[in-house]
Amino acid sequence: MRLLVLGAVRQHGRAHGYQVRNDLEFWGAHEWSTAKPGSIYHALKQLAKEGLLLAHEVAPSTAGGPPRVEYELTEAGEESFFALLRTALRAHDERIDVLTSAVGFIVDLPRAEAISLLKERVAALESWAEEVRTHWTPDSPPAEWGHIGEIMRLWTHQAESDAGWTRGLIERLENGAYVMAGEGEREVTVLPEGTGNPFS
Amino acid sequence: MRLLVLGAVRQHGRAHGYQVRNDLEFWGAHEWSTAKPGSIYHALKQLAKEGLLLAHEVAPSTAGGPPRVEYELTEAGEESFFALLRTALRAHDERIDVLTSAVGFIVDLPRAEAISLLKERVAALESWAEEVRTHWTPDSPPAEWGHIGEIMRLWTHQAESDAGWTRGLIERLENGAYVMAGEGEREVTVLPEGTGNPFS
DNA sequence: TCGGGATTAGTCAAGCTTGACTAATAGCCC
DNA sequence: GGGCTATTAGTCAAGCTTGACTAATCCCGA
Repeated sequence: MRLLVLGAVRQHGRAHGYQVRNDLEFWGAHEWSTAKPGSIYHALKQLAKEGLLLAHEVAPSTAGGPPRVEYELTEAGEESFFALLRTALRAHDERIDVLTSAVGFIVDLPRAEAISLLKERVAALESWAEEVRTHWTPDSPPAEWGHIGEIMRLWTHQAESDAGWTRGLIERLENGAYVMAGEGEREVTVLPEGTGNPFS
Repeated sequence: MRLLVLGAVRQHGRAHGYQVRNDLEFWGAHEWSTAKPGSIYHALKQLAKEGLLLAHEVAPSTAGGPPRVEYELTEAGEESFFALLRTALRAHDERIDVLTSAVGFIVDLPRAEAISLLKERVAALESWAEEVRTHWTPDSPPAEWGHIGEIMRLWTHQAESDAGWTRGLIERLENGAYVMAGEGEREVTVLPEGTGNPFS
């Protein structure tokens, strides 16, 4: 949530709640994350309270509706955004929605850093899978464990699959895919006009 | 949470909060789900309020500590447990912790039903992956989409991996693995004595 | 011109999660 | 036998999420 909201405000430079809300809806975020109006407005207020966002008092609406509050990232907000982004890409135990958000903002990092974070991710996933495997399969025959071993299988399977995807992304980045931070022309971050939203 | 708490109470027939809490801790649930004391006690109260659990008033503690409340599943609680369990196994979009809990309770279902639910799961995963793939890759060359396509890749990758794990489990169940509901002798549902908890 | 629907913008209560705290008794050590 | 700690059992405030609701203005058709 914080990552999403900070990222959305950041792309606009200055944004009010409804703008953020629309961006996130456009990204399909209400489908794969907890980005619903209540959460968004709550996050904005909370982030402002914590000094990560600066709230510019109620500007009169330019196009109907009640007055609105505009927000802008502070220095601390900028730092927090990148800290969240880095953690989300590096850690193996973040929720899938957090990872998804992070991938959405990955082009805000320099290429070398993104690659290095993703390599940390692969390492973390592998060592975690290995840890689960050794802890859950001691000397005893797995049969004794009963169906609980299936949970172990599920997790290691997931971790390996995730590592596979990550390796693929690393390779594409190493081959120069996408325009990353500091590489000139910024690409559009929204979908082309007229394209349907598949998450509905 | 509801699934976990109902399942834990159900295994004891009648249990108080601390027992549930200890079971879940033993299963490592505090690591892979939101099963922390606050949530557990909250869930117990909420479930009791909704008539899924019956609260037997404060019995004096047998071994130190404040008095405690004992809970027992009602008819509705029993139904709700199985409804949650079936949904968790069948649906492709449940969180990983919910799926994990469901796998932990899968032996409470008859073998044939479990297999059939898991087959529904595979079908749901495949059709969802296909949907994402077709919606996100129209005629236009993928390059135009920029890095957002990576999110699509992440999801389809995950769905395929999940389907793979599910197919494996189906196969093991079809080959007679584990003791399911209505198959005589119930196996132990907890870890053997002295085995360390790997989630720490 | 006026009334009703769409759009814009946000609030609110109820439920859930988190992490830190409280409280009661039992057992042990000196 | 008095105090210290471990265990047992649970509470609480603050934050987060959900789904339904409110409120102001614009626009279009009769």
